[in-house]
Amino acid sequence: MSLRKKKSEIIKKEKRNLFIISALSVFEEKGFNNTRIKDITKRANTSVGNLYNYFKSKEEIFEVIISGIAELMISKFKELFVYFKDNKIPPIYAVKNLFRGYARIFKAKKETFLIFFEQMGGINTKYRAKRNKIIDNFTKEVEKIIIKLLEFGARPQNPKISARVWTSTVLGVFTWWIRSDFEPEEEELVNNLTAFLSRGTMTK
Amino acid sequence: MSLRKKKSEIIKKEKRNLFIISALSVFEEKGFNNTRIKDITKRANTSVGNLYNYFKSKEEIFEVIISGIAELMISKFKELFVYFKDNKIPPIYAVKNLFRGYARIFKAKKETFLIFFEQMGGINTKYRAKRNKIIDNFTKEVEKIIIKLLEFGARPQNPKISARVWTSTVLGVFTWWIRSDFEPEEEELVNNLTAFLSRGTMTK
Amino acid sequence: MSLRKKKSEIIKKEKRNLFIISALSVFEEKGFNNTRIKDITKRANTSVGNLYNYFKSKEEIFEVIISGIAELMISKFKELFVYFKDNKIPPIYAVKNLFRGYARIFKAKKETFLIFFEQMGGINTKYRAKRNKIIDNFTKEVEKIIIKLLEFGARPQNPKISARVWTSTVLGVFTWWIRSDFEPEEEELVNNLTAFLSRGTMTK
Amino acid sequence: MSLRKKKSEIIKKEKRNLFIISALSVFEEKGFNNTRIKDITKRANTSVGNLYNYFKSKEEIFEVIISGIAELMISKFKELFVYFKDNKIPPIYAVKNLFRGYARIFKAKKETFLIFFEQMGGINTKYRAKRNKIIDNFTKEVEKIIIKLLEFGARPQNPKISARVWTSTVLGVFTWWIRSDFEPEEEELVNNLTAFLSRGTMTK
DNA sequence: AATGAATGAGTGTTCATTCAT
DNA sequence: CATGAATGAACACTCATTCAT
Repeated sequence: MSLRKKKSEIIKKEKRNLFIISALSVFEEKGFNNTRIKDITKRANTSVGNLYNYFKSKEEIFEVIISGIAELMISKFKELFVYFKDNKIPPIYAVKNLFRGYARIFKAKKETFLIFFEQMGGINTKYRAKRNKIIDNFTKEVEKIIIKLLEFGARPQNPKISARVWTSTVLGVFTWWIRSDFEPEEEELVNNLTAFLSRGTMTK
Repeated sequence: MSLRKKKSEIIKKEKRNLFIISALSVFEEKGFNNTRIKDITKRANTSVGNLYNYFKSKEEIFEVIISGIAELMISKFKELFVYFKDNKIPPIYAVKNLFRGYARIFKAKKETFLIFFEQMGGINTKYRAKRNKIIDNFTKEVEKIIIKLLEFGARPQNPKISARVWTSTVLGVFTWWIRSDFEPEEEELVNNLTAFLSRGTMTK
Repeated sequence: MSLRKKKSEIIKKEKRNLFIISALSVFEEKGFNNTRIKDITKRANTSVGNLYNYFKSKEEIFEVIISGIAELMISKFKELFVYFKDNKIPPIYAVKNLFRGYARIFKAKKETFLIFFEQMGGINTKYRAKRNKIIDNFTKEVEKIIIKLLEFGARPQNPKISARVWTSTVLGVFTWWIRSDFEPEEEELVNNLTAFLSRGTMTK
Repeated sequence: MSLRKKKSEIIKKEKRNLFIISALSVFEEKGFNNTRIKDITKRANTSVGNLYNYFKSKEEIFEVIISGIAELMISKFKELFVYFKDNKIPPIYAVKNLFRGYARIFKAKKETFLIFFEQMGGINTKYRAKRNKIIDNFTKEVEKIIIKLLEFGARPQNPKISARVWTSTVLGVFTWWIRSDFEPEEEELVNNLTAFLSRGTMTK
C-alpha cells in the first residue's frame, strides 16, 4: 500500500473514531431513541450525510459501541482460574485484583457501561435480549468459580444464586460508582467489595 | 352520589384497569418505544380513540404503571426498624422475612419490575433519572440499617458500599428470578440470599 | 355484516378509489418518480398520513393502477377466435370490432395507458421488465391469430414479425390517439387501421 | 494550437467518451433514476468528482447520449425523396434499403434506442415531451412520403394514421428486435417489414 | 362512551454536487 | 486532472393525538 493511501486510511479511521465517540456521548446523554443523527454529526463537527460514509445506519454505530463489551466483562476472570490449576484457592489479593480490574474497566469505558446497564434493555427487544445474554454469560463464568470454591470447601450454597449475587453486585455497584463520579475511592471500594463477597461466599 | 353514578364509576375504573393491564403486558413485551397505541387497544379489545377517554397520553399510562413502585420497594424495610427501637439486632428470621417479602412483591408485580429494572432507563432521560432516584432512595433505606448494624458491632465497612451491594443484589437477583420463571424455589432463594448478605455484612 | 358496517365499507372503498384517481392523474402528469406523496394527498383533499391507512406504500398505489392492464389488453382478442372454431376466417367487420374495442378501452383508461406505454419502462428495472412482459404476452396472442390465418391461406410471412407489427401498431397508434385528444375520429381511425393491417397480413 | 495542446484535447475527448459509454451502459441497465453517479464512474474506472470535470450534471450526460437521436431517425428518409423528384415511386428495393438502414442504426445504437423508446418517457416531464416531439417529427417525415404516394395513386387513406402506423412499427419492431438479440435475421426482418408496410400502404 | 379515519410534525437515509488536497 | 470526503436538501413513511360520527 502506498504511503499516501496508508495516511488516508489512518485519517479515515480517526474520523470513524470521532463519530463513535460523539455518538457514545450523545447516546449516554439522550438515550438511543432520543438521539438524532444530527446530534451526533453536530458533535462531530460534520454533516448528516457524511456519517453514512462511515456507518450504514444509526444501529450500526450502536452495535460498534456495544461490541466488545461481552469479552471485556469476562476477560478478568481468566486470571482466577490459574490458581485452580495448581490446586489452590485464589488468595485474597487475587480477588482484590479481580475487582481492581473491573474498577479500571468501568472507569475506562464509563459511558459504554452506563448505556449497557441502564439503557440497552429499553431500546428494543433485540437489544434487551442481547443485554440479558451478556449478563447471563458473565454469570456463567462466575458460577464456574463458585463451583470450584465449593470443591475446596466453601460454605454450602446454590452456586447459581451466589453467582447471580456476584454479577448483580459487580454490575450494580460499579455502575453506581461511575455514575457518582468515582466516589468512594477505588481502593476503598475494592477492599469493601472483596471483603463482602468473600465472606458471603466462603466459610472463613 | 347516586347508585347509578356509583356503578358507572366502578365500570369506568375497571375499563381503566383493563387498559393498564394491557399496556403493561405490551410494554413488557415490546418495550415502551416500540409499543404502538394500537397494540394496547387491540389487547384491550377496544379502539385507539377510546384510550384517550381514560388517559391523556401514552406517557400517562406508563406513569401510572410505574407509580407506586418506589413505595413498594421501601415498604418492606420498615419492619426491620422495629427491632432497633428495642435495642436489638434483627434476628435471622426477620431478615429472611424481608427477602421473602421481596420475593412476593416481585412475583406479584413481575412485569412492572422487569420494565422498571430492564427498560425504564432506556426510554428517555426523564425516566432514567426517575429510575435512578428510586434506586438511590431504596439504597438510602438500606444504608440506615447498615449504619444501625455497625452501631451494634457489625464488621467495619463503608455503609454506602454495603448498602449498594444489598440494593444491587435485591434488584439483580430478583429480576433474574422472575425472568427465569421463578426458578430456583422461593425458599431456597430466600435462604441463600439471607445467608450471603448476612455473612457479608456481619462478623458472625 | 351490519348495515352500519356495510356502509362504512362502501365509504372506505370510495375513499380508496379517490386516492387511486388522484394518484393516477398526478403520475400521468409528473411521472412516478417525480410525484410526491403530498401531491397525491393534496389532490385527494386529505393528509399525507391518511394515504397510508389505505395503501402500504407509494409503489402499492402504482401496482393497483397498473394491475388489470394485462388482462384488459388481451381481452379483446378472444372474440376473434370464435370464428376459427367454425373453420372460418374472421370477416372484416369482426376485425373492425376488434379495433373499435381497443379504441374504447384506451379512451376509458386514457391515463393508465399513457403511464403504461410512455412511462412505466423508465421508473425502474422491475417495471420495465413487467411492461415488456405484458407487451410480449399481448404479442403472443396476436401471433396465434396470425398462425391461424396462415393456415387459412394468408400471405406467407414470419408470424412473429407480423404479430409484433400489430402490437406496435395498436400500442403506438392508440397511445398517440389519446395523447392527441381523440383526433382523428374513432370511426376513421378504426377503418384505416383495419384496412392497413388486413392488407398487410392477408393476400386479399 | 500547439501539438501538445492538440494531444491533450484528444485525450480529454477520449475520457469524455469513456464517461458517455459508461453512463450509457448503466442507464440502459438500471434506468436513469436508479443510476448513481458512482455507478458510472466505477464503470469508467475513475472517481465521482472527476465526472464533474467533464459534465456539469447527471442530466448533461443524458442529454449528450440522447442528442443526435432525432437527426439519426429522420436521416434515412431523405433517400426516398430522390425518387419523387424524378416523378417516380420508390421501387421496392428502395424501401427495403430504408428498413435495412434502420436495422443498422438500431443495431449500432442499441442501448441509446432502448433508453429512448423504453425509458425516456418515464424519467421526467421534460424528457417525456422531448421523446414525444422526436417521435412526432419522425412521423411528419413519414407523412410527407405517404402524401406523395397518394398523389401517385396509393390506396386512399388518412396519411396521418398511416404515418403513425409506420412510426409505431419501426420503433416498436426494431426495439423488440434489439431487445431479443437481433433475432430474427436482419434480412428476414427487413423483407417482412417491407412487404407488410408496402401492402398496407399501396394498392398493389 | 366508542370508533377508526384524519392529521401533520418528525426522522433516518439517500445522493447529486462541491471542494480541499 | 483526479480523488473521495463533505454537504444538506429532499422524501417516504410513522404514529401519537384529535375529532366527526
